[in-house]
Amino acid sequence: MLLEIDHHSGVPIYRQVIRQIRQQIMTNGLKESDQLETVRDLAAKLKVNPMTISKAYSFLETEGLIERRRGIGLFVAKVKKGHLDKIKAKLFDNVVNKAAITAIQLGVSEDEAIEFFKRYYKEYKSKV
Amino acid sequence: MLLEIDHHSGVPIYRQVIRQIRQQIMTNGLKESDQLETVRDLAAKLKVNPMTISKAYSFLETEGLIERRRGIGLFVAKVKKGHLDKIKAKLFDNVVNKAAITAIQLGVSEDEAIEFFKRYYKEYKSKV
DNA sequence: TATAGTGTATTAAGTAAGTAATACACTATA
DNA sequence: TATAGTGTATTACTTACTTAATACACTATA
Repeated sequence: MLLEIDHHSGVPIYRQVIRQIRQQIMTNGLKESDQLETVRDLAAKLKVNPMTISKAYSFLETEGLIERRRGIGLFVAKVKKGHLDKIKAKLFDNVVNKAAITAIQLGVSEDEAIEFFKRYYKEYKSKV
Repeated sequence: MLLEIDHHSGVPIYRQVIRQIRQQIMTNGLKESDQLETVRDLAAKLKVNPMTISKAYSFLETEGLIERRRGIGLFVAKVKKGHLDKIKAKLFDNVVNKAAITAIQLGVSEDEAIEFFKRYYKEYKSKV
């Protein structure tokens, strides 16, 4: 499991961990029933307190993406496609929502807004 | 000047003030050279410390939307259309940017993302 | 059943952001 | 030039969030 933490970005460590693991699960880099790196191992690798990792894992469990088996470890949960879509929708909703509201408040037209979006989408797509 | 503050939303007061005044300037509800409500008056009306209002005004000044005339008051600045567009672009950039990145990280296609956006846009448009 | 390997509940320390109190500085004008 | 009306610099308080320390609980298995 490859994770990169930027200690100087201002983004909390546990959020960086959440985002990256979530993405790996969403894009199937981590597959159903795969065991996640242990709390202590990941903590050591990132040079961070174990509780910070545990907290990140807790959020992912709440989202239904991972399962804890106490005393054993953490595993990628079996997620039904429908549920996965729901999670995606919820995460995506927040940001799109905000973009739409901002567009309206600033008086940006729908077409204009979509042009903006396409430009950024392509830009980032090319970087990945 | 009509402002509504939600003390329980978790959104900092000064940000709520910034957003609402900015919007009024952007949409021409507050016109060039209009005097803004005084720091103390607005603070009293919103039942908030004057410094909180002053801070909000400071941000708007930094954006170039208002001007301070010390000892006199604060006024809507003369903004060139080009500069206004820049401000708009910058504000809008942030949110669209985030939406685009999130879309890619979640594996949402461009078309799919645009569908989402259109739906929200229409929904909020109809509410305004 | 002892042990080594899991995760975690509780508590405390550190940090940053928001808000408020106070005293001060600038301006117009009676 | 005294005054009443502007905004503000400085400082401190509060609060919430993030991170860390510690001791504990669960599980498999030698």
